[in-house]
Amino acid sequence: MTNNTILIVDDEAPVRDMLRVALEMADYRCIEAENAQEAHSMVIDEQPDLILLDWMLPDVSGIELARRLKRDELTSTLPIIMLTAKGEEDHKIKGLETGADDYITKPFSPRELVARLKAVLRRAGPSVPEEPLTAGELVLDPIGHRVTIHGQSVEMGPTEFRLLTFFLSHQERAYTRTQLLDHVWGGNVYVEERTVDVHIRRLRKALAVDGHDRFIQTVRGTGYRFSVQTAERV
Amino acid sequence: MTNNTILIVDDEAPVRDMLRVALEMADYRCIEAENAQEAHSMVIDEQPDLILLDWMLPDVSGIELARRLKRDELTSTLPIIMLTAKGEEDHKIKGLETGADDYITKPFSPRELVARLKAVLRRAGPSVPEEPLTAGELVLDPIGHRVTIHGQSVEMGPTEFRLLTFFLSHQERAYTRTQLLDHVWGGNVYVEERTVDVHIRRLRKALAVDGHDRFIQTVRGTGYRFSVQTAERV
DNA sequence: CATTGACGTGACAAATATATGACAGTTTCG
DNA sequence: CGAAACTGTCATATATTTGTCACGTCAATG
Repeated sequence: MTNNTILIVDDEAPVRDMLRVALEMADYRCIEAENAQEAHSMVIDEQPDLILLDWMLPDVSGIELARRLKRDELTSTLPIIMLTAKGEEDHKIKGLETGADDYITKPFSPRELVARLKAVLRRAGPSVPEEPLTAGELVLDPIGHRVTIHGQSVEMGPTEFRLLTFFLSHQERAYTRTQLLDHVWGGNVYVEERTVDVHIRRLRKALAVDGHDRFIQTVRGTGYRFSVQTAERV
Repeated sequence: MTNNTILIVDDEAPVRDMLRVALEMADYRCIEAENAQEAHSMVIDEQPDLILLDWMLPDVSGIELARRLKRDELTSTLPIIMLTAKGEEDHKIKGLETGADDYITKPFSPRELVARLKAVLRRAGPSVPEEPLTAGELVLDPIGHRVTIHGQSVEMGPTEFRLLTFFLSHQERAYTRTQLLDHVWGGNVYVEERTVDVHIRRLRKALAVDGHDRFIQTVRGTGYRFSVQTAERV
């Protein structure tokens, strides 16, 4: 399972569909946007691993979006593959100058698409973080696949481990159950929303110190948030 | 079986393919990277025995990568053979100055490649570590090909010995069954993944003290990890 | 303060993953 | 040539994980 999330940005629905089919066949998770504004908020929101960006967009041109993303420090490492119509060769130059990591000329074969995408993702470095993720006394070592609190090893199931990994790289931010299902379980599984509650509980239990968990907060009406609770409330 | 792992670093896929074919014919295991960043993480990740490094790379130049590897204590003994295009003779000087152990001018014959590679590997000394590998009371003496716990000799089969050798030099890190097959069995053998379980069991049995093994942990959903279990949980 | 919707919890059966013992084909070595 | 040791694979135990429920609790609201 690659488990990489690809953001498809194109204003034509049929094109998006084609891309999605090809990518899901290759086991990527897809999310879609049809204009630059929507795309931008999805980048912030969903943190995809790569963007497939059409040259022509209704509002801001694709190239402009690429430029903005590459300029912003938070998103500058996000790989971008530009899609461009056949014959517009000069776009290639401009696109690569702007910071696109690759470009693909329409029409293209699914195989070519996936091959280039793989190459770009590989070049971008491992999506599995090598550095330990931390939150206060909590440390998750991705290499050793191990979680410790105060150096004490903590046991949990694989799903809890993935959930915690996600939370640790997205702290201080509230997620709905649906978002968590998407990110931690993977987009296309059908699971009850309440299942998230149960896994949250299991994770809380695992992370509990003195019977109380200081890491996961319930956001009523919304979902959950991970953040280190520093001081006790009075 | 040489069982040596060679890391090929070149941005041109055809060149990599040619090298791989030549090397696999000579019974080396090959892994590939197409840029410096990828190469660096593969060095850490896969611990190859030698690097074939192209002079020209898209991101950091090959020479720069070589310099970094030679500077870092962990990787400074890793032999490097630089690949350089014909005629660029001054590269030879610079390359050898940087710490490359040999250089080969493109185009070259497969025979020449393998011959030089062998020479460099021989010069680099045995890939078998000379120093004993230890983990707590467990000591593996590579020279004497012997394992002891508390000075007590421990018997095990050749596969278990290789597995333990690998684990001892990669402690605290979780490996999938596939990775273990790659590293311990050698890349291109077809063996069932479950076979790993069986050898893990045999190794555990051999390392067991009082019927319990304190060295190998099962990482559910992933594989196994070697690490000395220090204290009991309450 | 009763109501209502949202969240927490323990239990469970089904699904998965891992451990184990046995076995047959090979290799090793005396 | 045999005996002993080693390997890879199974089939069969065991153990753990997972998604759902049903029911208890809690917080906000009028």
